[in-house]
Amino acid sequence: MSKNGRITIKEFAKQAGVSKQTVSRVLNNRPDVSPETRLLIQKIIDNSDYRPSRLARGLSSGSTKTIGVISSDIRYVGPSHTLIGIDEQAHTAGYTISLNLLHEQDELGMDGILQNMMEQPVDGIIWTAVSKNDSYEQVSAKLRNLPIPVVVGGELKAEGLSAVHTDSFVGAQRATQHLLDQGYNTVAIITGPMDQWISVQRLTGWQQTVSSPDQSLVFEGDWTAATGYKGLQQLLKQRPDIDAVFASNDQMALGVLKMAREMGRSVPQDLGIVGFDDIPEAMFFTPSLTTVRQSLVENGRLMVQELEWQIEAQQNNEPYEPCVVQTPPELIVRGSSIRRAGTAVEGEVYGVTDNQPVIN
Amino acid sequence: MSKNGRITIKEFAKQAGVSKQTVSRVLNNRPDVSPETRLLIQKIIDNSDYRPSRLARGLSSGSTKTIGVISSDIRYVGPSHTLIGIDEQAHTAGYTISLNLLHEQDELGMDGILQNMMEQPVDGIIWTAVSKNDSYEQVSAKLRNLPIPVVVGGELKAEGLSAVHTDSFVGAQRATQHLLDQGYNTVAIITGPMDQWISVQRLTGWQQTVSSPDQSLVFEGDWTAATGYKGLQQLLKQRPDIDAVFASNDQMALGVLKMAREMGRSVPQDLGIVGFDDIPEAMFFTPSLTTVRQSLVENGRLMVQELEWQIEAQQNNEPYEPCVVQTPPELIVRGSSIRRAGTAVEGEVYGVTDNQPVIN
DNA sequence: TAAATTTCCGTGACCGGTAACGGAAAGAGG
DNA sequence: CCTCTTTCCGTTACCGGTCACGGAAATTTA
Repeated sequence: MSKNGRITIKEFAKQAGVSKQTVSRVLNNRPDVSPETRLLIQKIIDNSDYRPSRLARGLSSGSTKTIGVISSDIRYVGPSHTLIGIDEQAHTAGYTISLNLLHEQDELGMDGILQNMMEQPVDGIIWTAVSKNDSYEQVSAKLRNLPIPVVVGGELKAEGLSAVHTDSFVGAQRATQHLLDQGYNTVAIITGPMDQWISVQRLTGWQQTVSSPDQSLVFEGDWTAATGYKGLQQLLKQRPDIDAVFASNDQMALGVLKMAREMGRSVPQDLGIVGFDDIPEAMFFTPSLTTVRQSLVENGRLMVQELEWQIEAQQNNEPYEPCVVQTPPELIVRGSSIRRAGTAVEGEVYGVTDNQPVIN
Repeated sequence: MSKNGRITIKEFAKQAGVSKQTVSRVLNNRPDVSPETRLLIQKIIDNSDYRPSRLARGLSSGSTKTIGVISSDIRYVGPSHTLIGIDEQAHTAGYTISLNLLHEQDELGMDGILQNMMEQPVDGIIWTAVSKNDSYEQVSAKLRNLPIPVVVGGELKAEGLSAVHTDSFVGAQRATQHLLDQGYNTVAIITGPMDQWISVQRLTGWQQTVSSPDQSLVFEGDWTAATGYKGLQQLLKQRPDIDAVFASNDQMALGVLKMAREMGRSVPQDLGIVGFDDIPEAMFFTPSLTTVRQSLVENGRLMVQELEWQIEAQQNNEPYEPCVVQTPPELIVRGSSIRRAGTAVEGEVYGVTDNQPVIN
């Protein structure tokens, strides 16, 4: 035992009567050790609850088996579920996660966070957040300049970097088309904050599906139910002919649902509603919510896998091509949007046929 | 620059014409450096974007400024909001978070996770999770045996360890009492999984408030809306006289709400409902949900503070008394439980008067 | 049998800091 | 003027591993 209670390879070396280098060789399954010696040392190690120090290993070898994860507010389903996938895959691959959540009032800023990450240091970075102070261009430039592999995901669009995200554009198209198919004529949209890429993607999907994407049919929300609530009121005031709403997430759809009831519009007869995300509660809204499901956990896993490959490539000094993975969304049809009997079965899942990740 | 692109104190030493020890002294604001030398070195450092290596520092000093956080499923509001608080406080205190989420199918198990943490190593551990395989006694025993400070929180009850959690017992009492005050006679409860401590706490609060806590009024859920949905159906089948339900979280309350509507019981006239957590969406349920608010983010912050003190004490070889902090819950009264006009104002907050954390 | 390999293992340096000690120069006190 | 403190700084070792090299013994080849 050393001073701070840790077992070290030096102890093993002494016990086995060899040098610590030989112990290191056994630990890392390296050649140049005779079978007998290997067995002897292995036995000694197995009889202890030895764990190599990541500090020492990292300091000398350069790799810390740690990945830095910068995520935005895990109050929301997108980031939190993605983080779950990241955690799962990272731990099965033997990586430790160094977490950093982006808050509203973040004094550190993006540069501070990146510096913190490099100071650890981490082997790679997964960035699934938006930056309040920097534009997409600035963010992606900073990320590209890092000396370690980076994968971005979810909310961020970044040129020249590997990325994993759900195809929000297609999701919005499907949601909107579904409402039109159900006989709704005037489909409004409640967007997320327009400085976020996915908000724009979903808006664009809606724009390219409805016949006349007028600005009077658009309300900018902030992902909270409150803005869905206020949004519907505002929209109906300026366009009383609206008979369907595509809300860019399920929380806002919940707000829409509540306001619809308060204004005496019955769902789905007078007003069709589709959300986005398929949070677990969506099925238990009243009526249950039609929504676009994302495979967020899977996205998180893919990000880590992508990062693993990059890290490996870098360690072997191989070149690496950034790669963008788009996960297909699924439309989950429920009660909030079924007006025409027979045209859609409640609970049926659309868009599952082409359910393989698309790689560009 | 050293080989891997990192600036080291050795460079500074060479530039300033001093030894690296002197540079180290300046970096750590230690005495035994003349003002002129200090200024000179400081200037050189400031002109670079130097960041000390946590690895090297940790290896020699023993402290890594990292805390290990083991959290249960952040799909739920409790764990995710607590994690937000932990992250905030940790980063303002200069700590890095090493995250480990507990999944259902966790091959590693508790021992594996703890070994991982020690291998890093971390300066302290925050444990806010339940362990599937170990009893509370086993979990707390293992945590007590760790050579580093530990704070538990939320879902875990552990003897002899510092802990921070919401007083679920009082919260359940208030929720139940509120329903009785509103003139509901037969208050049922939907609990969380009974192998979790907070589920038991909430059940006990209910038991000690209603006049006849019969088992026919209890349904064991699993925190999901689905079990709230099924739960109410089951409860009303065996006890049709039930006219109020205390759901142990808001998701299950949502399920109750939906089943109530399907069974033709109008809320709050025929059935009063109170939830627990006050998730952001609760206000937008229809009717809006009366619920018990926890200050989860604050709890997370407190856990880190508690841990900081312990770490500091340990580094100074001072003794340390484990300390249990109980955060008071607030009852948020909304539409789902107001039967008697005038007895409670919608939106009013109860239990705020004694809103200081209680320390045992 | 001598030479050339291969097998196996140890030595020393290093990663980037910190801890502990010691010693020279400058100032204080007699 | 000599001694005793400070003040200031460098030296050496160390944290716990890995890397690069070299060298002796065992084995193969000529």
